[in-house]
Amino acid sequence: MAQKPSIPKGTRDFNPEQVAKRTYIFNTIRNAFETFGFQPIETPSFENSETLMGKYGDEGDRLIFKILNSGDYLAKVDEHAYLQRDSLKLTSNISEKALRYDLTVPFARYVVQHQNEIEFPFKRYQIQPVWRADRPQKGRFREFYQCDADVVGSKSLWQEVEFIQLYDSVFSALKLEGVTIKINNRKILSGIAEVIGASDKLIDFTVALDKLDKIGEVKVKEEMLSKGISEEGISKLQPLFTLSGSFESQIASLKSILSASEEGTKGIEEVAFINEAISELGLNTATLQLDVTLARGLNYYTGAIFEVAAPKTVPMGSIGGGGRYDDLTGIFGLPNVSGVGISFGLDRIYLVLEELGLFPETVTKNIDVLFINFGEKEALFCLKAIKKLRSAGIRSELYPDADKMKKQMNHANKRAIPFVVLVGEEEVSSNSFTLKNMVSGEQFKVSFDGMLQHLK
RNA sequence: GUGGUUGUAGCUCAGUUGGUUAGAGCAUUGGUUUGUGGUACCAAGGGUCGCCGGUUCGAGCCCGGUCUUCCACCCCA
Repeated sequence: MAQKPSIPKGTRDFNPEQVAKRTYIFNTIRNAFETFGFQPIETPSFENSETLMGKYGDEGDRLIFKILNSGDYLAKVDEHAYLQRDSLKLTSNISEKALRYDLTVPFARYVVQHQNEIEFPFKRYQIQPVWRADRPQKGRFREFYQCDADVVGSKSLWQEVEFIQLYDSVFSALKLEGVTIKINNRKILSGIAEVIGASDKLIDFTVALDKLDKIGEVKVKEEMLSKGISEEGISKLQPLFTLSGSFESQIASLKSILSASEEGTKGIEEVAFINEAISELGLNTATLQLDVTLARGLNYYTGAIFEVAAPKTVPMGSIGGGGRYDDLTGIFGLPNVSGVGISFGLDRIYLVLEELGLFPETVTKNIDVLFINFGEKEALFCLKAIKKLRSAGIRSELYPDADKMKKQMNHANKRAIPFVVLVGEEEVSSNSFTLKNMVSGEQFKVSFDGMLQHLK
């Protein structure tokens, strides 16, 4: 037992069935991306540390996997930092590379680095694994796939409208109904902070507000107070806590709350514009919902913020997220390039589809027919037939050993192979095949053409 | 990173207040059946009880550490 090999926590092996199911999701998403006009790129699994560090906040830095320098990495460390056990300083000494934490920052780096080759607006998609040194939980892994689509070089709100349709399109294709696309706007949050006199505490304020549906109104207020937001300001928020009703009615009440804030009003107008367009265009299976408590990725989002919630029947964190970032490439030296994008969490979508039994039965690829092996002479006869079947597109194979029939039949059963072919001395001499249907148990002797007809 | 939780055969799990040689079902292998699978019956193989240490005459069981699982924080797909 002690010698039994294992894999690091938060990572997984995938068996053939799981790979087939994952491929099904990948293909569905990729198809939608391409239908919407996005082009694929790929970036390295690891980047220079300075590309990633400081882009996701302190919390994010902690969760980035650092790669130890090769060679005698201790030789070059700062003596003082080493003696002081200053991990932070030491890290930059002994590690110069880090595993990709998401796909957005590497994309921003890509855009800046290749700015002269790119035709803007640039619509790219990217499906690759990312790594986070997080503690695993259900639906949280340390290695998982993100499927991102982003547009850079356009400030048009039509992009936001397109992304909502893209979400709807993918989840409809996956037959996952009841998905909620939540939308908010950084400008609305800034506006609220402004109105309650807490502009300088925007992050603290939104982090607390974000927990509303989880810990409730009272605790949210407590947290805000403890972060130094005034009682008077919090009382101005009261209408926010009871905000409900249709998209339009929420917008109407927000308008009055935020009338004093120019930025907040701008945010409301944006959200209203998107909602009107979506109402006009319609969604197949998803629902668009305004959620002013939604506050993710504030380190770089500047406009729209998206988050996709799984159907309420499944306990699962968000299965997608995204937003607009007006100046992400600024940190890499290319200002004034606006971007907006969304991400699909493949691993979580998998868990949701599995739980709801939504994978089509056909996703698992299997062979169509197994030839039972009776011996050398028969095997060669079978392989000749198999060669012809394969060129006709029938997935077929010969059981490699002349084992007992029971064992070979069992093997066919275990693999749920629909047909077996039995060729013994008798069939060889009459140039025929005994084809057996493993589901019904029926079998009959046929010519090669007859067999081909049945298997097609 | 903080707090809690879990680990016994390939898989799912029993295992009494600490007491002989740690069990079951499923799976595997062989047989009843040498050209017919799924069903049934018979038999066999398979475990240093996650790992390291401690307490004890004696530990799967108690204690500490560690890894893993899941959960709540934090954060997030």
